[in-house]
Amino acid sequence: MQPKLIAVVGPTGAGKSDLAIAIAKQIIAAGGKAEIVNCDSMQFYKGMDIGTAKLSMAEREGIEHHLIDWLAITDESTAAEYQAVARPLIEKLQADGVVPIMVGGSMLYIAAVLNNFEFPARDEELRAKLEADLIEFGPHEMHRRLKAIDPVAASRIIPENGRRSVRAIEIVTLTGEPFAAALPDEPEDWQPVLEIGINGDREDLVARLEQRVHKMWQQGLVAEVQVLIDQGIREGKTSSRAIGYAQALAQLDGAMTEAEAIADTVRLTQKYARRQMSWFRRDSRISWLDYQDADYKTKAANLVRDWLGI
RNA sequence: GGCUCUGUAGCUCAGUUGGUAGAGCGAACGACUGAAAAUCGUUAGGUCACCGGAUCGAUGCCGGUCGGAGCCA
Repeated sequence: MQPKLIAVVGPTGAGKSDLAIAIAKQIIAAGGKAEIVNCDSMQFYKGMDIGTAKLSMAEREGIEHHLIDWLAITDESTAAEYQAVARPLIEKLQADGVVPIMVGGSMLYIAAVLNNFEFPARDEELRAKLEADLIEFGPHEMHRRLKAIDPVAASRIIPENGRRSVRAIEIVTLTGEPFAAALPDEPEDWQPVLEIGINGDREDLVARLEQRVHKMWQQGLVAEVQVLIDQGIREGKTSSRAIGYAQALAQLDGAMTEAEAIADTVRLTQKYARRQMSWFRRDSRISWLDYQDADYKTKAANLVRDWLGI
């Protein structure tokens, strides 16, 4: 069996983790080896368990999971770093005859591995200066500056989106070259991949996500965050913004009531799922399955069987 | 029972000295190259509670009806 790459993607709460376990077990049952490579950017963090719906050891059913709990709460997480870590890991697994199953919903992180693109240069100091300018002068001013040095890039970035203008200025300043500022219509594959997407009716998913958030609070998300405060979650640039964690922090600070924190988390989670779909829809490689379809796991198994020739 | 306030987009509310209305959130869709669980954009929703009156013209003024809130009995 060739250890060809498999990826399981889709919006949050659609059942990616479960499906990945099922696929791994299928491969093992067929005499192969399979391990999971996490691509959920918040499951990278040690201590963030309840709010990221991280699978417990028991739920992993003995399947090896990589790139879970590999960052401290204060570490910054970036897609470029993930690319640099995940690709060699995947190649190593393949060299050992293990089928790597990438699982997660972090859009840019997935693209960073599956697609052929290099992240342009970065400079912490320059970035900090530009971000300060963005706060002081606003997005339109940053867009004007970008237009002065790279009109083409500026034309592809909406003036209101200060974040993107800042990054574009950083790149152009550092490289001295024009910046594409656009995703390619058809991405080139890093390597051949079977990309399986899971989704359900929007209405059903929205209801599921609401339930899941309530459950997170019942399971003690606030207590989990309380512990993370001592470990420095407030200083974590990435971790402190995680949906649910930011709200639990606000609740602990008295800035929100519990009901408000929960309602806000539900809203943001549902919105996040929408953004994920808006990203994944343009990826033509994805074979979509409906989690409401009673046979979806069988269909997934068939895709895997054909892909690996087992 | 009396007095006062109130009924505008799915929700919370602005507003119009009378010329048929807006915001935030939500929804649908989209963008996305080192914070992406981030950062943003577009669009669709309203016989302005109902009935009548005066007016060239009412969501706005007057009267009534039906809801809601508070205070006094």
